[in-house]
This record gives sequence, C-alpha cells and structure tokens, in this order.
Amino acid sequence: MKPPEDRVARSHRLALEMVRVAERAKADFAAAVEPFGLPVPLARALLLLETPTPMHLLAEQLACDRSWVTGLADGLEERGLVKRAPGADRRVKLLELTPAGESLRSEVARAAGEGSVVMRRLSDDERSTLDRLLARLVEEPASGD
Amino acid sequence: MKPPEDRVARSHRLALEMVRVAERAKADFAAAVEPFGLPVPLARALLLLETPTPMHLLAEQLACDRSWVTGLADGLEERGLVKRAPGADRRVKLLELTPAGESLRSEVARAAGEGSVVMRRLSDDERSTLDRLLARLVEEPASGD
DNA sequence: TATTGTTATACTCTATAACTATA
DNA sequence: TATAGTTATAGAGTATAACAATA
Repeated sequence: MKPPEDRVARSHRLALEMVRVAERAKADFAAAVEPFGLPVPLARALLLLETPTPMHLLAEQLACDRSWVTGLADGLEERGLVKRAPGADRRVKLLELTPAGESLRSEVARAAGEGSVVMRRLSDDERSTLDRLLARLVEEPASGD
Repeated sequence: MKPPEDRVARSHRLALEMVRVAERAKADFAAAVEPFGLPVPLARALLLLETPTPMHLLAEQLACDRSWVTGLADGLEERGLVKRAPGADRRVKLLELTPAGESLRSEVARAAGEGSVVMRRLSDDERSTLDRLLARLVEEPASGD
C-alpha cells in the first residue's frame, strides 16, 4: 500500500509544480508585455490575430466566452490595433490587424518568447523533451481515458 | 537571423502549452476536490497544513496576501477542519488541523493525486523526466540569471 | 519602528442571461 | 430554430490600505 501512495503523492507534487511554472510563465509574459503598455488579455488576443479571425473563433482559441471577446476587440480597436471587418456570413465580424497592429504583434511575440523561462532556463534538447511531454499531457484522450 | 527567431517562437509556444497544461491540472484538481464540497482555495490551504503553520507562512506558501489567509482560516474553521492556536510570539496564530481536518486532508491529497493528468497520462519514467525539467524551471536563479 | 492578523473595499478576469440581427 | 456579436450584470479569486496588538 506504500508504493501506489508514493506515485500518487508524487503526481500531485508534479501537478503543483506545473502550476507554479505556469504562473512563472504568466508573470514573465506580463513583464515582457508591460513595456508596451498593453493589458495582458489584450496582448494574448493580439498574438492570436496573425490572420483575420471571426470573433467567435477567437473566443474558442482563448477558451473564453464570446462576450469577453467583445471587450477585447473594443480595447484593441481603441488602440488602433485591429478593425472589425465584415465576414461572408453577415452575422460574423472578422478582427483584422491594422499595420500598427501587425508591427506591435511581432514585437510582442518576440519579447514574449525571449522573456519566457523556457527560453532562458532550458537548452534546445531540454525544450524538445519538454515539448514531447507537454504534448502527451494536452493530447485529446484516446477512447476511454 | 532566422534560427534565433525560431527558438524564440518555439519557447513562446512551449510557455503557452505549460499554461494550458496547468489549467488542465487546475481543472483536474477542482474536479477531484468537488465531491468533498470544499471550495478550491480552501482545499489548497488544507493540503499545506500537514503541520501547524503560522498564518503569514501559509500566505507565503500560497504566494498570496495575509489578508486572504484570514478568510481561508475562517472558512476552514467554520467547517471544523482547523483551529487557530496561539504561537510563541503572541502576534502569531498557528493554523492547526483538527482530527476531522487531518482525515479530510489525506483523503483530498489522495484524490488530487489520482485525478491529476500527470498521474493519468505519464509513465513513471516520464514523470521523472518531467520532474527534472520542472526543477530547472522553478529553481532559484543563480547569481546573474 | 516593524510585523501579525484583521477588516473593508476595490480590482481583474471571466461567466451568464437576455437582446438583436441575421441565417 | 440556431448562431454571431453585444450589453449589463454577477461572480471568484485576489490585492491594497488602514488598523490594533505586539515585538
């Protein structure tokens, strides 16, 4: 009865550490983005807008509600970074980066990558290993997981 | 100028995946804890109280403000899971598990471990590898990081 | 003066529900 | 009838500021 308990306890400890690292990653992101004067949720959205994107699809990518995206779009539009463009289906609005949005997006992407713990603390090999493990952890459950 | 950009972009992607996995881990924790009828923040605190702990130290372990700990202590006390005991320094209060708190704590710890993605998706070897990588990512920066 | 716990209040990120205009 | 975006409101999880007791 001891060995199974040990695996369980260790798994819990690792889960906690994953959360700690993620918090670190978020803090790094916030720090990397701060010089641009862009609130974090807006920066997250900006990075996803490499290509014109229907608002409901952005909601899906951010794993949030459509109503939250309305506010994000407002914020980005106020700053002149995106514009709402009509979609083929007239219910749909596309969020499309302005030239200012494009250039800010690439600056923010670079800063976010360079500022990340993953960049600063791991070697290329370690990044490959981590990549593989994370893929296991986020992959869709096969039938009956 | 291309290779460095690739490493940067990849690091950012990995950081995003860490966050996704952590969110998964949190959702797993919430699901594991839900049957106990204990709000998540209270469950997190409970798990840290293996031994009687000054409130300001719990705040440190949870990486939150002291004022938040007051509410957590209230919640745990209302449920009969901890009691506030006087410390040596009379400003300090120790949070100490009651017998009910002890037994619930070990049940919750088991459920949280068993419910975690890390437990369900990874082999023992993979857990060891992950452990090593996470340690690199959370370790204190050596002088001049 | 500095620190512990407390209280009241405010803030950030996000969800829910109800609305409108299309489909 | 169902879906896209909007609006107003509400909630969870936290921080901040000011305070009393103690060091």
